[in-house]
Amino acid sequence: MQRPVARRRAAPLRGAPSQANLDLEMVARAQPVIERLRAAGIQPSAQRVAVASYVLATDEHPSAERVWTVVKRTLPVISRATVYNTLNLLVRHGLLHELVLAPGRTVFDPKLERHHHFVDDDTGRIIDVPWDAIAVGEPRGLPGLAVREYQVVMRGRQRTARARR
Amino acid sequence: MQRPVARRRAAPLRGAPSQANLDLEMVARAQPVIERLRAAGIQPSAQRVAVASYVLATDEHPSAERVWTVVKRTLPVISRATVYNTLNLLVRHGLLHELVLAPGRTVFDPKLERHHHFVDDDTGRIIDVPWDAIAVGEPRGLPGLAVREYQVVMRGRQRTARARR
DNA sequence: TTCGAGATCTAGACACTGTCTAAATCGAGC
DNA sequence: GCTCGATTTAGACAGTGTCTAGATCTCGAA
Repeated sequence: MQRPVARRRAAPLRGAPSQANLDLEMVARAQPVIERLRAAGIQPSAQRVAVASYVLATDEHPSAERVWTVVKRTLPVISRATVYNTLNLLVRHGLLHELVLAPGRTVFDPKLERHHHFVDDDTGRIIDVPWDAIAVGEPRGLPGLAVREYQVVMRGRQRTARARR
Repeated sequence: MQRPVARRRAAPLRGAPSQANLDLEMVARAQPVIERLRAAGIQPSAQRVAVASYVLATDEHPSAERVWTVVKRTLPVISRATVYNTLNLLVRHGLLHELVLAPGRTVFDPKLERHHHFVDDDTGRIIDVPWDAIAVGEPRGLPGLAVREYQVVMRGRQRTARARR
């Protein structure tokens, strides 16, 4: 299969951006994200910056598939594997949390401050609950268990005016 | 009164010398399970009794696939769909809890008393933590959220001699 | 400038999990 | 025995996440 038009490849973002004249505003907006990636020891490629720009700033709790959809709007040729790889990379480097809510329903959360989660039984909607809203004693006295992190997961219903079943 | 447990027998399982003894033992053991199913309003078919006999008694936190494997030892022709359907049925009727630990890692827990969970980072092993081991204040004062159930999910490492990487 | 090494990205195949469907079978009541 | 509804079966299907081979990129060295 011939490719009539040259495919876009990873833009040169390592080191000084050599194509800075492409979109100065985008580069300027991306700058803090690039800093964060560098600070975390992640090489900031164009794809990674695009993914991180969305997923580290949203409060949507997006799924991987949703991230792919959104990021494609600004970087149309990014592949699914790259999105998954980048999300895993961000999780491994502690910039992102992964929440598994139900079978086949994994979601990402950039909020790094400690907080709890509430999951709506009907809609599956996730709501962040401030850490101070629930009094939880530090788990200790658990022989043989070194607790790295913990949180309260609540399930129930969100009492909105309409959502009733 | 007594229900034939394995009505249609297809193929003998390899290396099962005393299948008859196994069946007798199973029938005797199945009686309380049948009662529980009936009490929950579930029609106790042979397949359901076989699934429930294992999954309601284990402390293994098995996955659906694991349940299928184990149940097939006593009921060789049970289909995957039936196992999934039965597990969902048990969950819907409150005899079983579903835990989603990681993408593609859903597990079932027959322990109905309130308790918390600890997940080992390295091995994925799940450990039940008694309710009283952690002081958690009742979640309230959460505007618009009707909490049905909640628990603490801890992650970290189990300090055993072996769990090492 | 050219080259090569290593990092990154892509497309698609693959594996796994869970659901759905149509048809077969069961079992209770007539 | 017959019928009807519930249940089960096998396999197809759908969604999610990983893996692979090869292409492309960047950088530093020659």
